[in-house]
Amino acid sequence: MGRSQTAAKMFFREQEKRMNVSDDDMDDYYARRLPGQHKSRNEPTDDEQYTVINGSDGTRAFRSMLTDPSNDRVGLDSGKELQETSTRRTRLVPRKRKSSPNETGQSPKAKRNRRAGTPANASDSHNLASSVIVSEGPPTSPVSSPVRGAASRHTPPRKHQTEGDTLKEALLSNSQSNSANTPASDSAYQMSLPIGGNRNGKPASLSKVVQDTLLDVANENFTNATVYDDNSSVVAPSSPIENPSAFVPSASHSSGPVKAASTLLDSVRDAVMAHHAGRSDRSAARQHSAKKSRPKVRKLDTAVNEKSRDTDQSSIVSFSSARAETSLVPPVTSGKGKAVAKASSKTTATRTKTKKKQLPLNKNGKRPTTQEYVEMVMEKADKLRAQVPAYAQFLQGLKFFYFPGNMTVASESTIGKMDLMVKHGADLVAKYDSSVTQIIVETGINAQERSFLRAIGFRKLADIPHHIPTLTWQWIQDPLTNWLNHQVLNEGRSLEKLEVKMGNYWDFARFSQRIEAGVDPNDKPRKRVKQDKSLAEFSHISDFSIDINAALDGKADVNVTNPRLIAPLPQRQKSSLQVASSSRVPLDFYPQPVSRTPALDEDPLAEFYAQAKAECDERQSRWDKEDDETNTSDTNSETDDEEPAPMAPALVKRGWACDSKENQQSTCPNQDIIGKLEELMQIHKARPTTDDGWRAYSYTKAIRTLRSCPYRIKSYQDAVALPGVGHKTAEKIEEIIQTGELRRLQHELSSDGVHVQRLFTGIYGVGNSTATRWYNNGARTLEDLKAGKLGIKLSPVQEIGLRYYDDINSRMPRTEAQTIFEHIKPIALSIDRNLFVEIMGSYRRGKADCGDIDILITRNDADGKTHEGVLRRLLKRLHNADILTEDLAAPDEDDLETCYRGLCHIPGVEGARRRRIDFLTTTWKSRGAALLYYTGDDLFNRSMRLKANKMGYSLNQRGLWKDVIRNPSKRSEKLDKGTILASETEQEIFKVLGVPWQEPHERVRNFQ
DNA sequence: ACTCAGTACAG
DNA sequence: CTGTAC
DNA sequence: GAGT
Ligand SMILES: O=c1ccn([C@H]2C[C@H](O)[C@@H](COP(=O)(O)OP(=O)(O)OP(=O)(O)O)O2)c(=O)[nH]1
Ligand SMILES: [Mg+2]
Repeated sequence: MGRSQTAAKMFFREQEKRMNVSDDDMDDYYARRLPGQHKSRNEPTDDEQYTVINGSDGTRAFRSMLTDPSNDRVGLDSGKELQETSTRRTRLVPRKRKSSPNETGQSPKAKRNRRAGTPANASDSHNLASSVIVSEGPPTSPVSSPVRGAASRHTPPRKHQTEGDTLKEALLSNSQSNSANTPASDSAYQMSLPIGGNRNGKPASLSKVVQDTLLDVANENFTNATVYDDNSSVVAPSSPIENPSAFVPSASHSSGPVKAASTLLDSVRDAVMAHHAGRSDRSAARQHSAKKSRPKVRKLDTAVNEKSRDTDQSSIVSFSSARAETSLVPPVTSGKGKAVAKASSKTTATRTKTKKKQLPLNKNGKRPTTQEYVEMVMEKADKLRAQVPAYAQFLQGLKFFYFPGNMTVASESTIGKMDLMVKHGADLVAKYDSSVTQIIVETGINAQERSFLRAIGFRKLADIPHHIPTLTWQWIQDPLTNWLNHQVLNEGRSLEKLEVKMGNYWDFARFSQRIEAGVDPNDKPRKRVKQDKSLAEFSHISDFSIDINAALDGKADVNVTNPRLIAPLPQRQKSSLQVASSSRVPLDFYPQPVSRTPALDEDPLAEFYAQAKAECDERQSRWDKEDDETNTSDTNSETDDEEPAPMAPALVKRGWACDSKENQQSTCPNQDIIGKLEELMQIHKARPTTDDGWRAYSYTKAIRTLRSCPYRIKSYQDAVALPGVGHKTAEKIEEIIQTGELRRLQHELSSDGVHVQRLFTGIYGVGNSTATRWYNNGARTLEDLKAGKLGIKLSPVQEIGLRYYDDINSRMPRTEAQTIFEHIKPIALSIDRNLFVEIMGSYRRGKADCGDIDILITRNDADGKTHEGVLRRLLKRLHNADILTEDLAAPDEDDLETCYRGLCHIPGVEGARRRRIDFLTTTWKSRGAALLYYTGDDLFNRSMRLKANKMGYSLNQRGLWKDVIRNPSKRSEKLDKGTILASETEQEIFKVLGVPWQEPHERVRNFQ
């Protein structure tokens, strides 16, 4: 034991060493660049440079925080307040990261590192491991996450098996102390455990030392102060519905339009793809070279090798999709490219760009001229149009003369574009005549006016009839892109009504001299409307209900312009009962999604039962038939142990949370119990061990079923009957029922450990491990941390986290998220108008308040272009625009799949709070999976992923995979990345997993 | 006794 | 690799 | 901590 503690301390020390940077250095560092920012060369290509990072402004802010009386909440007291009212949600995640106790787990690299830097581990820990560590199964390395509770998602400590257990041992066992390694005295050291001390079974018994301390601490009003407790009435944010018109009653799930849509996608891809065929090679190559350092497994994932989708029927389509594949990623040889996978990612994708696809030929067996092809395409117009849903034929009735630049032979791109125009309803003419409604000129053409004029038979531009505008290809491309991007978000419902707006002629005029051609004089552009109106109008949420409760709870500040001026609302007594109630208010116009409701009225419990079934994780139920239907009653056949649905189905402890929507009932008769359990959950989650993390996870599940339980739990019996509630929890529930209290809870809360832990982990970048360590070092307040005493050093990120403690720990009204996003989106589109840029996360789920802004960026790569490098440029511009203020973590290389985390605020507004913001970029191919992931919520994701696993698949942000083989001793390592089953749309993924389709707002599994 | 999601970035 | 975060 |  002693050894293990020593090891743990050494570990800590090592960590400190690593973070040991002088304050001066730190300042300097900050002045120059934010943490994680631009560690690498910036491409010179980018115009704007931002220099200001957090310079003077940040400094000022920091000072003011120190002096501003309103910010005196740094101490313990204030910390308490912060924690309780500001709701910083944390995810509950038991982290289990065991690193192999035995040799197998240790990677060569790991060994190397250890040898170099950390003395404590390699051999030493090895021994420790074998002696101290309880067998915990094969070592694995990934982290598993428990739960992110309603109000909080935690991150339980991951266990590092080698050190982990010893660490745990050291941290938690109050019994043995020893070597004074850390600055903290033994007693202080031991104190840490007040929070946790638990671990195998003897949770309650805190060491004497601890108990003594407890006495010193006034444990006053720390009642059930969870996130929820507070009050404050705030007006609900304005209607969340950005674009009602986008909604149409839909046939959920596998509806026709969806399929059609994908067909369209393909067609577009094809078309445009062809055009840039040449370029694809280059970009692929570049992409390739871009990834050199640090091999990432994930790259492999991107090498999607899926067979063309069944929707790809036409030859053209299939051609193009093949093209699309190669354009982006080195093709991984078909099927299962086991070992090949790795190798292939490395081999330069040697696609002979000469992958001759068969281009259509004319009667003479030669490639057709542009004119010939026009005729050909018009002949098969009906066929082409059949591939696209009628509502997507937005070019219908238009008659174009298309000038690709080269009339002698129809290039791939020309063919693609012509097909595209025709598919979407346009008529093409081989030869210009005055009956055409528009003349479309290839965007990139430098063509001399001369050749253009020759093609249409005029001598000068002025001779072209004034009513016929000459527009760039972009005029077609833009609305198409918008429509496609819109599909991404709205695949789940039908879009017949979606109106595609073509841009004004003015904006797309090919020849400036003719800019007014075809323009209605009354309709001149007075004010150039920022393009992309259409997209902006789409709803980001599919929602018809919003979460008002949160706003009412005062969890979000309301005054956007100057939130700080809002006086704290009086502690209006708000019963927790209210809080528990549904936080969503249905908005009328949205068609109630099929199922549920009808039969429900009859048996009020039906819903609960159904849900209960889904609460726990278990295997397959049968949602296979897509025509879904009620998810409530359901005759759960499959499960062997269940007989044909009796009237009152027994609670079955199995099912997937992702399978059924949460029952958001408004009254919960068990609120008192829930409140206590939540506290308990929070406590566990705040402890640094994995076990506690899982315990918290477990509590979360129990709480979830309790929440949805429509009747009052009156006894132990009632309790154990609930799924997710076992013997121990039931006992606790019983105590609560009988005494109204929970001794265990009171005991825990009487220590300052829990509170300090919460205070510290409230700092962005500080987790349980660090918080515990600091506590052990003697720190108790944020001032202690700022002072840098006790040997505590903050990382750059933590420094920022501390500086903006309040801001980061408060949630913003969704309107503010929207406002900020509206500043950002146009900037992104100005970099590339074809980008797909939308807000995800809680915003898309329709929450009334958002903890941060999550933005997903991708781009249709059908034209051979990608969003590579876009994020970096965007970040620069956002910094220059004073929207981004600090970076917390930035991708180190330009890539298609990157993550960025930072802070932002509404520019130009005095007192605007800093808000957390995340950007995620992903490949076009993975957009569906990315959407699913980023929309969450996290518990929903985990549930779906778990289900995928049980079905033998693996789900991640890039797609749904099968045949993924992981290294048993190191779960994060994939021996075979598997093959992809679905990734382009959320629907596909739901379908394959047999999960009934759910709109974003329905994917809430956390406490709402 | 085993599982509990799967990943990215910083250091 | 661990810690922290999404 | 719960479920298998
Ligand atoms: O542990 C996690 C955390 C997050 N996510 C996904 C789901 C989540 O919806 C999304 C964005 O994360 P974020 O932390 O922003 O959560 P949120 O759902 O947007 O809530 P909040 O309002 O607190 O931002 O990332 C996960 O899959 N696992
Ligand atoms: Mg979010």
